[in-house]
Amino acid sequence: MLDLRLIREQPDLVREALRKLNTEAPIDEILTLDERRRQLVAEVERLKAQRNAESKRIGQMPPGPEREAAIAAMRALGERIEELDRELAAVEERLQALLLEVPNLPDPDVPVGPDESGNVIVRHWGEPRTFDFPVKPHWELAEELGLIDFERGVKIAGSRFYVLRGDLARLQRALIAWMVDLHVNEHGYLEVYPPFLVRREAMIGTGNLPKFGDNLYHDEETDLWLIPTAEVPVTNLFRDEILPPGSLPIYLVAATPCFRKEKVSAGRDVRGIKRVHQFEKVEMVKFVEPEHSDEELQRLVADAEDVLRRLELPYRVVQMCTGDLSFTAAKKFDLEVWAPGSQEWLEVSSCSNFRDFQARRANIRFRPSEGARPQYVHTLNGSGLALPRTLIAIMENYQQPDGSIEIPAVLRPYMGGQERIGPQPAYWEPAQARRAREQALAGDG
RNA sequence: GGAGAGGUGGCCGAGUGGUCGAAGGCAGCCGUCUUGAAAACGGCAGGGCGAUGGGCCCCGGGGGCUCGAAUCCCUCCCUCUCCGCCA
Repeated sequence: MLDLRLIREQPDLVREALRKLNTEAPIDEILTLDERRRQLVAEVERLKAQRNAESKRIGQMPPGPEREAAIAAMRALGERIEELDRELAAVEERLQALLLEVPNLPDPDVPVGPDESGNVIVRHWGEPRTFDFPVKPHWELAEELGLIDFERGVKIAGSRFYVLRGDLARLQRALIAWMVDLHVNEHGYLEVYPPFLVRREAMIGTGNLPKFGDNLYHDEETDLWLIPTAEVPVTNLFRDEILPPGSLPIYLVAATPCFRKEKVSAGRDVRGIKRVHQFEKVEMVKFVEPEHSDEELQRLVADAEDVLRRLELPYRVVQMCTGDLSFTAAKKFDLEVWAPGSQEWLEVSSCSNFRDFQARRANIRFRPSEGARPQYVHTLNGSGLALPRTLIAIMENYQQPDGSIEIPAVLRPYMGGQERIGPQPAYWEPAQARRAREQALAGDG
């Protein structure tokens, strides 16, 4: 949410910023409502002051006709106040609803562009691997090695659902554990395990509602919403709180499933697990003092990059231009990893500075020093990383001539020392093998 | 899910429809005293809005009755106790 004062005092600056975002917002109606609201507040407060004083006086009067007359006179005033209060409430409700639909303003140094074509590649890291055999996309590798059961995923839950099998399911688990450990041990984050279902207010706090409800799964009966990212519950940890002096910065990391309807992109990226309704993600969230959010964003990007470097996956850092910024971000960098099989750059991380936009919505403040007035914090978050696309990148970059997949060195300790992923057993094989073992033992004894 | 009890300032805890933004205690800050500290004594001390013009709003959230609500009514949320169920 933008500062209403900013819209009031510098409407042209706001209009210009919205134009850069290639979007529109009802600034004129907001200004009109704000003007009316302030008139009403002044009037109603004046009348209430009058009522308070008079009521106090009535309280001290002895019973009698004089007192009755005073009460009768106040009844009329009360009705007038109620009338004005009703109008004020209506104006404020409308104003609030409009404000919740105005996007954040881009930082002045964000490149201006109409859409993703205006994004700027900031830097590259690593050389794309060369292969002396035909490279395969991950869905072929997965099919051949039995790593993903697409058909049964669809049978259970519908399109864009999948089942990871055997060593790939384990690799995902290893990646999550390793990534969280990395952020905790090397980058200074505290691990948290939040709810995956949240109230409406939490979704409003992070900016997912009211505008983007059509991408969220929702339970009508309880009015709970499935999180599309850990950003939602983790950012809302401190909703309606004033953090005491000295408590910032706060760095949190959480591994959670994410649920997205992805209705907007029906038909796109249907092969493999690039775009799915349910996926795991390790998410970093920061609460910082406003003066430090610029440098904190750079460090956040570096923390996410560190994951890819240690996995030895070539990637590039892309800065979003104004036309491709999300609703809530003032500045955003994506990390895109090269997938040689799919022949495309995959977005595995998105790191944003929201400045006070979310803090204002969620009412998250801090006290700079003892006795000082509370201020809004700045919030930031970044993926570190999203799992399906990281799995894709590993499968495609680490594929071998024989069709197997090498396990990145840093993950081997999390895979019991295993170095390679080969063909996976059928669903029934492990149990049959165990039964055979047991029968052999029984026969020996 | 059923029955009951509650939600008051950083914490604990009073509070009869008017003199209550709220006693008292603890913690906190400043001062006096002291070589210093403790103790004692004195003082300060919640959040928000706002055209800084007084003022207005906030006793879990919202609504209502009333001239007037922390106090009465409705509703939602939350906590606790007992029963049931459950990993």
